Amino acid sequence: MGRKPCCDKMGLKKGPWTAEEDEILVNYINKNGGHGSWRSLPKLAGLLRCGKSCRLRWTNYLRPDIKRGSFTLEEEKLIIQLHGILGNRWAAIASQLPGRTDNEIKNLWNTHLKKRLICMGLDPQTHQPLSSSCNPDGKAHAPSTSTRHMAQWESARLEAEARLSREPYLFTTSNKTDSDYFLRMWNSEVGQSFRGVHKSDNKGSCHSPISLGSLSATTTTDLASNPRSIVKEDLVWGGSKKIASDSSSSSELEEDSCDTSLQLLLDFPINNDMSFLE
DNA sequence: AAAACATACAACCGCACTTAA
DNA sequence: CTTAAGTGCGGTTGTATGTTT
Repeated sequence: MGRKPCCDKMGLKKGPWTAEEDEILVNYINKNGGHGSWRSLPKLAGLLRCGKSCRLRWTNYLRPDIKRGSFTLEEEKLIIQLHGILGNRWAAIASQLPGRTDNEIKNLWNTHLKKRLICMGLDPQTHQPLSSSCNPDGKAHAPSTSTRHMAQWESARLEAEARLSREPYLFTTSNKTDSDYFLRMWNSEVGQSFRGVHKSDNKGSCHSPISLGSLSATTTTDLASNPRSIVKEDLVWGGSKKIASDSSSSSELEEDSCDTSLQLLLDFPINNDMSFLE
């Protein structure tokens, strides 16, 4: 059974948006305090577009918090590092770059960064040297076991954080589900022992990832109004921002607030020399 | 000056996941 | 529980603009 198309395409406009259409869309969203149902928006706003097109235009271009202009060197480095861990999961990468959209990052990757990596002799998918599979000594430059585990943990954890930022109720202690698997594992003995391994791997630098406790504290306050704020504000940029604590999580906060997951990623030693960016 | 080619990026398409009836 | 509707995501395409020949 095939799905019905998202909208009746007969008579609907496609292609580039005009300034008038942009204005209608922005005015409608501002006037109604949000977009509501994307499907019904075009009809209500008087646009000859499908809801999907409206949503895309808003999220990728018209949203007021979008950062315009070219990417900074730091942003490009961060994208490359995150791509090395997350792969082509542009939305997850974008969540770590405030004001940037997944589409924008995807375009940057496909037009610039991928080529730069290739020019440096690196596989843009694996971030490993292109020649690694045919070294004269037959030994590929594969990451160490702990490095691979590290990447797997980080990938799973970032995914869980992204999900939890959208589903803040999962943090309430009375509503833990089996889908918290990774987060509970991360804070379990297994996760702690892994983190211990990681610390020793990185020769003493403070790499404790942000704790569930600190996430929980944020969830009950900031996330209620802005579910994504945890990713955009509390998890990123410098790691020095203190998160308001509650009584149930203060001890975990003291333990972990010295750092953030992003700092962990940035400090993580990457074999690939990214000096070419500069 | 103009055609051919390259690049950048906005927009579209289809699939997958979530939600609600 | 099932299934259609709603939404988000990643891949791809189309077009405007810039550069080279």
